[in-house]
Amino acid sequence: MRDVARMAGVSAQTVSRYFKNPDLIGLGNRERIAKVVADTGYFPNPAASTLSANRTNLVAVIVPTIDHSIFSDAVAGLAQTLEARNHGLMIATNGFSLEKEEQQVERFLAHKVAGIVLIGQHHSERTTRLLRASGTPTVELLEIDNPPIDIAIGLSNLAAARDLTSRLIALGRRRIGFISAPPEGNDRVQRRLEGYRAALESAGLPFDPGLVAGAEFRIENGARVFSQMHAERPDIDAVISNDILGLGVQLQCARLGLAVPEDVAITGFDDLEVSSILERKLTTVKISGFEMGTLAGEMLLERQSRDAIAPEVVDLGYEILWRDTTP
Amino acid sequence: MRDVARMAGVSAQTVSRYFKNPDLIGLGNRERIAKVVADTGYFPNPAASTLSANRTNLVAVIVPTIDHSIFSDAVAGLAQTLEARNHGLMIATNGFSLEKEEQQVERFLAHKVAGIVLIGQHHSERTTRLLRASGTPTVELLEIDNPPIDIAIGLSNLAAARDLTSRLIALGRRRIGFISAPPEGNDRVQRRLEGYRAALESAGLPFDPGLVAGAEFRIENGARVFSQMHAERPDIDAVISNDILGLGVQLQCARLGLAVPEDVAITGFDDLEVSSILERKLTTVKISGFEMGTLAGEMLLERQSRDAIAPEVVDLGYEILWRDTTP
DNA sequence: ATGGATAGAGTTACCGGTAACTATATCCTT
DNA sequence: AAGGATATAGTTACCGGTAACTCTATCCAT
Repeated sequence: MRDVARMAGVSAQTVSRYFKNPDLIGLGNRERIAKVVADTGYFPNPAASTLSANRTNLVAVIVPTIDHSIFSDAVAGLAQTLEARNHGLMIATNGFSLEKEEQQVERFLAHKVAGIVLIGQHHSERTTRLLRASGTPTVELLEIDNPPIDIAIGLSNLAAARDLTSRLIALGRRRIGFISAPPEGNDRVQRRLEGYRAALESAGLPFDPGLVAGAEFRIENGARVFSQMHAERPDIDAVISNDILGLGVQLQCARLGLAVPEDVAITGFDDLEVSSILERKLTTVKISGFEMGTLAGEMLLERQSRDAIAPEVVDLGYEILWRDTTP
Repeated sequence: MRDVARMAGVSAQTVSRYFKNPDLIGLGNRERIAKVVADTGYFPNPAASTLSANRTNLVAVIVPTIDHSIFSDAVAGLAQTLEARNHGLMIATNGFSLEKEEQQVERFLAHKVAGIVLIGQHHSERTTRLLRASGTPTVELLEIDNPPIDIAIGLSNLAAARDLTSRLIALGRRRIGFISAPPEGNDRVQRRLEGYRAALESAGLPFDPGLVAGAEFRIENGARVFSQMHAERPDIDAVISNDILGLGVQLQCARLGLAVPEDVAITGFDDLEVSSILERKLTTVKISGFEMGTLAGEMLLERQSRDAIAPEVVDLGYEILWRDTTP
């Protein structure tokens, strides 16, 4: 930078301003520096900048896994927003482990990232404490049922599941199964389960643990788990699930000769493209990971420029798409 | 760090060694420093480290989009390997634009990343030049048909498509369609198209541009494009595609009353889970993005420790899964 | 004409590590 | 016992920016 400054006949500080805040310097100098920069291909060293200014233009995101489209959608939205605003994105995966998440948060804070995006609101106590203490803008994505660390963007999984369950009950279903991802380490699923139970309770229906099961995100798992559940609870007349597992349930119903939605109603969650691939399209709760990621990026960057602000919660809501697998 | 050093009664350099190369210091000091570090929660500042040592423990990956599972699989493999080896991952998406890719490479090089992973081998001239000149370990993923910048890991898309086409011809198909992602900016598709043409040529079959089409990665697009193609070329008896579009083709065949594979054989590419969701499972070319990502991470980190090495090409090959949509 | 605001630019010190070198003690080897 | 290798630790200078401050010129209101 000093070389560039010398060639342009200005001080290093002026060159620094040229990159950070061009309208603070005079037009003549601005053009002169621009020319030298173009000629030499000079680019400021981000490490030096970070060290000196104690901040970066890097945002970090920690997702359980990138293999699931709801998360990769969110990352895609985030990446797009950040790129447009000249910020970089660091990514880490924790495989639903709060301990790994804590380590990753620690590392990212050491990197002085401009912001951190986490999935959900279930973190180790130390994670929460570190984030609060650091003052780093933080977004919790996909869940808003709890008080946020800083910013929470998403939907109430509890409300969505309660709503969905209530409507199935209103449609006359009495033996409703709940097949989801394993609830361990996945707070969203816990909240949905709560919503499901709340709806049963308000309707005066009993909660039967035999109608609840968890399985990893694979179509075949949905089929297998439903198969077992149906063997033990032949009177099951509806299944609340997600799009991947729900697809498996739907396939298994066909194999078992059960009519959908007459014998068994099925609902998904996410509105993936595959949920409408079969003849009978899956009824599902639509949420937009991409939109959440985009908004997360915008809010993080905006928060940088302001001073400490009170926590914020943004409810992006959900939409139930009633399609062919419900009556 | 100087504070930690003082508390442990050693010099800052010794503390630095404690983090970088613990076995260079004596056992007594090591324990003393460990204690102080544990008490204070001290963590070295990566920016200072980067500035001084002129290198980071960050690897960068640039993908066209993260929405497509082949890319997110690769990123997942990469992330996992890097995390295990205590390296971070920066990610950027370029939406198939070589110009954006160039800018991103430039930025990442300024960050002194320890390695860069790109998708494919189609880059701007300047991108290639910058990467070569920087000496940064570079992996090109998913394509090995061209000479690599540094390391190339993947498969020969040309060979895979030629192989597949030849076998369809051997099975008696004569009017083979080619429906893929838009070839613009996507060199993998270009190579596959070359392989397709090469196979036609060796068999003495004519190349008909009316049997070639491109569409964005959505199931419905596969259906739409096939529908048009079939309207104009009713004698089409096979389609080479990818899993998403191929699924659309398969659905459209059902709608049009065409028997699969009797009237129309269909092949995909990628072996996504959805390709085996329908009654008749899609014949497909299986490639493992996850494995490629994992290997990319390992090779990058290994290359760091050595001196300049000759370019390397790793052919991970492919496997054709003959299932129900081919005779 | 005077005091004060504002724009544009420069000076100085510092951010927090590590490379490269030096210093010392210990242990072999011949 | 002398010379050399090895292990361990310290010293010094520097990496490349930016914050915070100072300085000068210009403009305006009173």
